[in-house]
Amino acid sequence: MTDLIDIDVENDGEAEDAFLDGGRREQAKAERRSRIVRAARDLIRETGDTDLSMRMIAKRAGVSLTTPYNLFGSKRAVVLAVFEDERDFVVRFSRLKAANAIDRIFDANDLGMSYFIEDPDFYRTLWKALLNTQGADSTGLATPERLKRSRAAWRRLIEDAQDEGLMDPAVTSDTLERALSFASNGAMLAWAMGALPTAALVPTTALGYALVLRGAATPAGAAILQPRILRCQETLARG
Amino acid sequence: MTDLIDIDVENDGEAEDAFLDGGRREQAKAERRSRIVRAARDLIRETGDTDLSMRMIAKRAGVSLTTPYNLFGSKRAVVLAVFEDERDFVVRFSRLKAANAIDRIFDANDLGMSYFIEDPDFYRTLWKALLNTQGADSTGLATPERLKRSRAAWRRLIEDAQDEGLMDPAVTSDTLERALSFASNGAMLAWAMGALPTAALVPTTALGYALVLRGAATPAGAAILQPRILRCQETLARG
DNA sequence: ACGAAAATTGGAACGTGTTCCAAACTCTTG
DNA sequence: CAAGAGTTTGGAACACGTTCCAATTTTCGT
Repeated sequence: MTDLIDIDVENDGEAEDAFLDGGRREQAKAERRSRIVRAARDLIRETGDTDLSMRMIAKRAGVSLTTPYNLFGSKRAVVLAVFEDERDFVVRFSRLKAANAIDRIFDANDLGMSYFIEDPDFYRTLWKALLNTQGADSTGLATPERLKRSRAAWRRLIEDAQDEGLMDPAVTSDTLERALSFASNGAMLAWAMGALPTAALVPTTALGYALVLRGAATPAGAAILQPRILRCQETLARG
Repeated sequence: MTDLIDIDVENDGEAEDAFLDGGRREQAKAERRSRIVRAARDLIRETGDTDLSMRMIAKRAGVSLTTPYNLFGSKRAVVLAVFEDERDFVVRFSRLKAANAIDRIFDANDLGMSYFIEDPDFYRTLWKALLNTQGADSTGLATPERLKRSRAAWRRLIEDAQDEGLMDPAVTSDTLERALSFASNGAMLAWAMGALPTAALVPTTALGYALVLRGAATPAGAAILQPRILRCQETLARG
């Protein structure tokens, strides 16, 4: 269930070790971890926002209230674990086979957004819980390793577009990745807060991507992006 | 202190009525409201995140704990009131006198960001509190009226750029305003969560704006935006 | 197999946002 | 001025995230 196989990303050499070298103690701990994550996931799926309390999660997982704190540190960390457990995102990147690199970027966006589209209530709850950053250790919206991998994947897509002569190399892939990420997160934030309907999520993010990309595109790239911009704009105007 | 004079925006005809027609009862209520907002502001200024509890705010304001709930409804609403009380943002829009409409957009961004730059801790606390959207009535990051005014002001700046032949009118001012807002909010979110240093805030948002705008710019507009993109990129690379 | 180390456990406790309540107060209206 | 409506008040209460504690169980090294 949690067999996250990231083939196309360099392995850090730590992930699968934890499953093997740890003795019985480590193994039991891992099982408790997964039971807690599963309990939290099920609770969100069943009751949405309500009843997602640490006491409920602990009871459902069959552990004491203090155990999730020993294992994860905070409720936010548990929710983050649920989030990352459900999204084997990077994995499927390699399967994107659009004609050009720019279209592949939008395919990747569609892929990432498909999770939210298919299960809006679930992921909205997750996002809202993740935004609760009252503790001083607010790690952001993803684990550092996860974030690194995701960013690298996006950067590679952008660099492909540069190699294909669609994007101006004067604008760094790092710069563009950041800009795309911020545009996306801004839209996600609006969605999580209820200001953006689920149906508008894909067109909105795609429109943001298209505009940002076109801002650093070569004429060839701009020609690809222009119709997409207008199409997204129309879709949003109709909905 | 709260004399918010928005000259350049059509008056809704409700704002100042509240100050006059209400009798002594309304007046006392308004004074309690402002005492609560002021207490919350001072507490954030003095102690930052800590001790920003409703009980503290109430004590500081010299009112009962239940009064803020009667007057605002939730802690979030109180914080939102603090936020909007401090930012007489739209007011100064008319003073922007850059050469072309595009540069005026970036001036407006500088203006909006200047609040956060000058008092990062204060506004970071505010943002984090505003992101706490556990209640079902999460109104977003601004009051509806405020939001409407702000969006109208931005749209006008964009339309000016279109009138000056710098932006392609095929992309709606509404579309662009949305894209700019999302890009900005994404960066603000990262900043609020501590993932983006305060020094990077202006270059990052400006870079996002420049890319989005250039994505819908005419050749004339693109020529203005290109050096700005590179300049922001350099600034970020150095910092 | 035995002792030591590590973890979970149950329970209490703290401070939090929020709601409810009857009693007291204050302003408006007749 | 007096009845009345409209609010504030103090206090208790609830569920929550989180932390602390001593007691207990489970695993590891020898």
